[in-house]
Amino acid sequence: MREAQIAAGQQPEYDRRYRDISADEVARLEADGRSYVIRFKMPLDGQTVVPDAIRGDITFENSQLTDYVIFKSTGLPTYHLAVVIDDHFMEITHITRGDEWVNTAPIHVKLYEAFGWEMPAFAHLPVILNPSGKGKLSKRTQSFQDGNTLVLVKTSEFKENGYLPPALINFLTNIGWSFGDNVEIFGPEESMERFELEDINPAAAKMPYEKLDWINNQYIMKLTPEALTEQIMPFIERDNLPITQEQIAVLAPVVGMRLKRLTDIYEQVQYLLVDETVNLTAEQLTHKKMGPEAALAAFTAARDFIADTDDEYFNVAGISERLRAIGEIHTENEKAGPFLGTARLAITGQKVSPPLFESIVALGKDETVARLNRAIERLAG
RNA sequence: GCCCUCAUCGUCUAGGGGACUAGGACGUAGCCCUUUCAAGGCUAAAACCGGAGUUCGAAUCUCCGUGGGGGCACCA
Repeated sequence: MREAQIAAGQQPEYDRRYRDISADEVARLEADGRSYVIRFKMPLDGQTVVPDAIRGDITFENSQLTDYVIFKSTGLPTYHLAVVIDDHFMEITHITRGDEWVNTAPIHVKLYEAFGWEMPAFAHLPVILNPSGKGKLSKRTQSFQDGNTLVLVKTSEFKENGYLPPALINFLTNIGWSFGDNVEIFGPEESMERFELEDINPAAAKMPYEKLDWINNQYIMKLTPEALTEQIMPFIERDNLPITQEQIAVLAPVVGMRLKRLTDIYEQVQYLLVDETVNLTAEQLTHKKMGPEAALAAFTAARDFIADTDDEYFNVAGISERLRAIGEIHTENEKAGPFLGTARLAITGQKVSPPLFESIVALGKDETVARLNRAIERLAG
């Protein structure tokens, strides 16, 4: 029948041919050993109203509905029959499900009526759309590339990519619902106090991934240095980076605000992994406020200081004080800035790095001295 | 094709007849701060899909259109 309808250019649809079949005929067909399904007689006219907590009443013309199968030919019930029974006996009060279920709601409503059971409240939630492409974002898919951005889908993927669970929860709660009072950062307890189903925005939304980065950074910044170190280490270990917990602990107080994701720690510790100072030229180690001779003197002073510092004084405060002083002495304008800039380059090999003094402590005395010596050689030669 | 549904800055949203010169956030741009990059502070550009109604008055209500999403299984 289905094939005949398609062949005839019609929409395949059950024609209700057995809707009012007589008991005799049923017996006759059964005797023939024909397989069969059992359908639910839906009303032929009138309307079925699905009360929805988010959208209000959704009205369907019964003439548009069909007689749904409630028992398959295997004798097993279909989902439609099963949920209604299951939800009823589980004393479900609210059915919240995706938008894609609205069209099946009328059969459920009619089944509740047929059973004479109290209907739970329905709430059809908006779906989440693909970031830039078309269609909805399926929960069953995995992360995929969309243009040049990686679209994460599963919670495990968010975790693997350095997002904190509370940040993800905050982010998700903020889609389709808003906390109010222009507040964007909030926890589950606070939002639960305010949450009402009817406040949900019925429109489908795309995930604003850039905003997730911002939220995640907000949560990372709220972490104590110890907690941040603890969150970062698993990633260091996962990727077998030759970096110690002590090193991360030194950087933790100053890198939090630089991390959108925990995995951004990689670029912060780059200078520990590869020594890019080998490519530096003498010119890069000078500054218009600090010529070659001054630079040489400054780097030499810095090297001597670092090399002579007892381990117990090899710390951020001590290094900061001394290096600033050295910078001020050897710069035309008596500001530490120019020297600290070149020192960053000489020590990390990068123009951009975590704050210098912390970077030095994390690098360690020996390596710092070695890199400074290289700079001195460049400037001298 | 038929049915259901949705529609405010680029994005997530606030707003539900006069409080709208349409608010916030992300992102973007500029400035300040600053040893770099960030973070932080300040400022800026940026939206009511279109058309008819209803009304003294519409982003808000109604209808039509357009566009988006979903559905039309013996799957859930």
